[in-house]
Amino acid sequence: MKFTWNNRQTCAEITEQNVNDTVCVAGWVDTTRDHGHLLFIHLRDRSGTLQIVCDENKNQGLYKQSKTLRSEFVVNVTGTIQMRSPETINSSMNSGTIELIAEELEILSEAKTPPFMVSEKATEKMDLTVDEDIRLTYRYLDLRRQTMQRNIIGRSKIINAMRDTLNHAGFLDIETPFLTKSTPEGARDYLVPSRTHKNKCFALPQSPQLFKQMLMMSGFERYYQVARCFRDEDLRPNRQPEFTQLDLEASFVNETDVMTVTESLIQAAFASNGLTIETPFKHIKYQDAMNTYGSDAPDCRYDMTFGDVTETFKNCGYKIFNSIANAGGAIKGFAIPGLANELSKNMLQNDLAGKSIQSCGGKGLTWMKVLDNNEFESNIVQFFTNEELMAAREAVNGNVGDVMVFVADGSLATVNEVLGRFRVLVAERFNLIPEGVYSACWVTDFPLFELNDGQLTSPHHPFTQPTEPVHDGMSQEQLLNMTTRAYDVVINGQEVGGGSIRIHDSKQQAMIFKLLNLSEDEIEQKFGFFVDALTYGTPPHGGLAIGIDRLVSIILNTPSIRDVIAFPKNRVAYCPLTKAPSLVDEAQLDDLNIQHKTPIEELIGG
RNA sequence: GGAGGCGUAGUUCAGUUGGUUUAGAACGCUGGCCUGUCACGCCAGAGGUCGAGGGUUCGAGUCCCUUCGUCUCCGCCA
Repeated sequence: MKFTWNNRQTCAEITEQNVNDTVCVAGWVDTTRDHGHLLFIHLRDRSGTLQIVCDENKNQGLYKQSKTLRSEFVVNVTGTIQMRSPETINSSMNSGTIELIAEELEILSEAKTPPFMVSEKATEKMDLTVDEDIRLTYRYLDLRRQTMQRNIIGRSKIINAMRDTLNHAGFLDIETPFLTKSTPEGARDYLVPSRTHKNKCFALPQSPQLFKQMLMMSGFERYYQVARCFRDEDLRPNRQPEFTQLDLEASFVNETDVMTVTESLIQAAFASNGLTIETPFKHIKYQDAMNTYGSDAPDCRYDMTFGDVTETFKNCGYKIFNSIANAGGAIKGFAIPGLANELSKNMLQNDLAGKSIQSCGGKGLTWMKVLDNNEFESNIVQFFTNEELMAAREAVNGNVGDVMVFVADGSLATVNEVLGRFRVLVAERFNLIPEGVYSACWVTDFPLFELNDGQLTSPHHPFTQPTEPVHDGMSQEQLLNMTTRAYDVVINGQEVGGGSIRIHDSKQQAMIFKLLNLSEDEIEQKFGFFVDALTYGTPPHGGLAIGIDRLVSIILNTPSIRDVIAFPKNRVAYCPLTKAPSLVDEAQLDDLNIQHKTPIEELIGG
């Protein structure tokens, strides 16, 4: 039988059903084991691996040929499928009960010894992790590894599942430009200098925000796009300079409509990889999230919600607490469940109170163990009455065997933030996060404005509709208390998406711009086209964007989003594979009318 | 932009207070042997600018300074 595209079978396709069949397989040599007169190959393709047997007794020439094989050679093999004898079954392999007795072997391509082992058969048992920089330099080899294949294939399934969901719901896939104008998100733009328009630049989109709203004005009613977005900011493990969003927008909708679609999308994404996530998602208002979890992206997989003990300790004998409580500050805490025995005084006092809380931005931490018989243990328990301690216990929902922790500060916001970070730190450090659990929630009612150096600014973007319309003559305090029709979707403490119902009334939009202290000129220059578009008949509309990289990373449980992106940039936004960014010819710069401020020699010579 | 960690063989790492001629291990690689392995086994071998530059010292992989690369946290950023 001659190997062809049509009769080739993948390793995973071949099962015990194929015993005695003659089959053709093609792929990479994962490993070889030469026993003298008998040689085994693990052949790897996209679907999995299959053991090939080259037996000198059956085919002397083929056995000889098989001895020349090395890791990562590309071969095709024709032969007969056979059951393995019971004692040679490999239960750790999907195809471990069968093997292919080779009759013909063709080397399609030889391979140099790779810089790191592609086969994961040995490496996973040695717990060997190759440096990420080397992986990225040889990404094409890294992507051959089974784990990475699973990730990239899993990502494809997730995106397809979401596309299917939206296609069935009547959404249209419409592309928007990459070469565009700076959009109103707060990050730095990637700029693309124009050759045909001297001294002018395009900006790569930070998101398709304005375009998708204009598509609503154009009457497409339901839009989506798997959109690449660009932000020139410093990176983090879950942040890339270019990242992918599932962007969607719909007309004549309210929050519930967008949320329903989104939940079905996320559900489909999880299902595509055999997982379930409970719907409908919980709802929590921004202010409540901050007050009970200390974060606008609360991790609801575990409890440890905050209790306020400011009033409880107002008259207590512990000076730090009563002075802060009486000076308008706040004291809050939570109960770490069941760790009273496990956490030594030394650990609590030196480690958590001495170091960890500082790393969370706090000045200090007070801890108390909840013992039997309404008793408490800590280094400062003598400063409190039993009534105060019992009331505190009640406030944080403390049970016998718990450790209560409290943070006090002059500012409530600081207490919340510090406690919020500390809650996550404690949960991670002491393994309080249940495995395999997915908990999603909507965070809503974000503030419309925040105050920066005395000036109102938008925490989201300025096209978000206020919950109640703004009107002339509102005081700054009133304005700061206003909320928006924005919503974030959070899974396991990670924000995976967000959106809002937009302003579709040009007068309301103008009012918001005015409050943000944007001048007519600025508005005209930055998004005059958009303001103009609003005035020609705009349907009520809203939408949302899901960070695909993060969502995929959560579903596939990878340590970093880089593991679910085929060709990511490294920590410093550099591509070790292509060595981009790089210097370009002076002639190219001349075309663009650009001159380096720092001479190249100076940068290289350093 | 700030703080910290790391950089030793192809890979992952060890290397004591600065002191043993030739800087080690495992895996990988090369050659040989081996008929049922699957992290095959056995024997032999090759492989190093200790990131780079400077300094201290009788002596530096080890200490100091500079620099480059990379990672983590903060700033920044939906």
